[in-house]
Amino acid sequence: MSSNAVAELFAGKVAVGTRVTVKGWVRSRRTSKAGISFVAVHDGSCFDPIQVVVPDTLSNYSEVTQLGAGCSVIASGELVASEGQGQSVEIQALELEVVGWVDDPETYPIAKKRHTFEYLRTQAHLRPRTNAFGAVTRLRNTLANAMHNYFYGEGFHWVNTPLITSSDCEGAGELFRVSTLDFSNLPRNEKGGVDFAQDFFASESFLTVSGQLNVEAYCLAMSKVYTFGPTFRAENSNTSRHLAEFWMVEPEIAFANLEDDAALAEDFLKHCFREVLNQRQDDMEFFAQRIDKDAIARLERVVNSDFVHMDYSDAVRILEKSGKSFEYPVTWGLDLQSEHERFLCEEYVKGPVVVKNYPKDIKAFYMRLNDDEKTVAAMDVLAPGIGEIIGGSQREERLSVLESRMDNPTLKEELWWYRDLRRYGTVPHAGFGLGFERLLNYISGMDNIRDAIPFPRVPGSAHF
RNA sequence: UCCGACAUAGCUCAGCGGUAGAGCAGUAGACUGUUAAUCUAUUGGUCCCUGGUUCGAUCCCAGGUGUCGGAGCCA
Repeated sequence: MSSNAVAELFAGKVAVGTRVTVKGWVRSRRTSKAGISFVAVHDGSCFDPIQVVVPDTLSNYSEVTQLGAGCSVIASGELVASEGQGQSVEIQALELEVVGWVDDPETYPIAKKRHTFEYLRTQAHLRPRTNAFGAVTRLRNTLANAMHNYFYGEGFHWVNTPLITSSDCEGAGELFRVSTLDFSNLPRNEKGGVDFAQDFFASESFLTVSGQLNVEAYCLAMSKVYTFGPTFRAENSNTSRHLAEFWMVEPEIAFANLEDDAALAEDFLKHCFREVLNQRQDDMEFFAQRIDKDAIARLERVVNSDFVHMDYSDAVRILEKSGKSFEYPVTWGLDLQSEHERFLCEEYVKGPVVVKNYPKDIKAFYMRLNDDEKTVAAMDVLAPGIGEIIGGSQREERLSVLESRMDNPTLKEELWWYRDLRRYGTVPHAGFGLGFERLLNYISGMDNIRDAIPFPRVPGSAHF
């Protein structure tokens, strides 16, 4: 049997008077002794549930009056202009089939009331049925599509870099081990260590912490590329901004410098925000109403203004002159702390800020050494409330400089192919990494990253 | 990992050295083109776990576990 998405009914794509069918889950039921029940049905297609008006003349009306939150139903009837307030159209039911009851309404975890996000994390399998997580889920989908569409429209190639890597030296954090060895009976080599030659990949292997190094290879052939996929960090990070498994977008452009990179980041973010504002008005209104008053205005401000750029050295001067007393010292050569980044984007700029050209000693080996030989062509995009949302750089394309920055001999050896890219037709190139869930939090105003991904993985918890 | 806070009904929380309450949800009824409906009644508790102090601990103390917030690491 064909059916209609609730979204298309509200969008006016179906004429009033048409016989329609919706399939979904009950949000609430209100029964009137006047002989009708109002059943709010949601199916995930849009923020609002549709109101199904059920007359007591239906043969199974006694069932209808037993409906509660969570029950699944198929309702069909005539689409009519609503007699009540609060919705444009509703369904005058001719049939309502109960597909699945709720076993024990008293203990159904998603009651028709406000729940804390903390509680809903313990009900991750049912939380998509709530307003907030339905909205986050649609936003996530829209944002992912907006990103792909942007890149596709700009001539980028989506490159699917591997999730399993044998390099443990990429320098972006602790790695999860991937192995098929029997942990209770590990094979040993002559030195007494674990003999990884007997492991599945015949060498130690891990889950990737970044697709960047691999995607650079494709960049130096396809010119404009990006990765989008899950990334894994085994850091013991217990914050509202970190996940052990998260999604990251990493564009990489050839014949490009740091300025091109920053311009790409800005254009990209603005495109995404515009698409979200256009396509997910209903959900954004919810976020603005219930989660963060500034949610919509914030995106509009970003879309309509130019990103503020500043050099790291200027940022240090601004912080020194701010008159604020920071817990951590501000000195040229030290990395900016959260409190410093917060001041810059939340108080000084009051919006996203691009900080560029950091001291070389606090940044990764692959970032291009500037002519001053003290700084590298790195940039961070800092966003209010989130902190670092993008980290990027122009890559070191000069073999000798790159090798001199690879202080670890094992790293140098393992990344022979990465160095090869500088031997065969090297070009200046640049890219960045953007945390997908962090961007979702920035857009929605949700403040915990565990609520931006369906089933969060964090230290001590891989439930569901 | 460090610092701090918290853990009481299905959920959100109050409370007190003498073993416990509210709102919501659930259930029953009333009322209503209702929409987080409203009104009346009502069910519901290992007060996180283990020790200790005490005549007596949900409350005080110690340890543990879990969660949250902040910091570091970073996206």
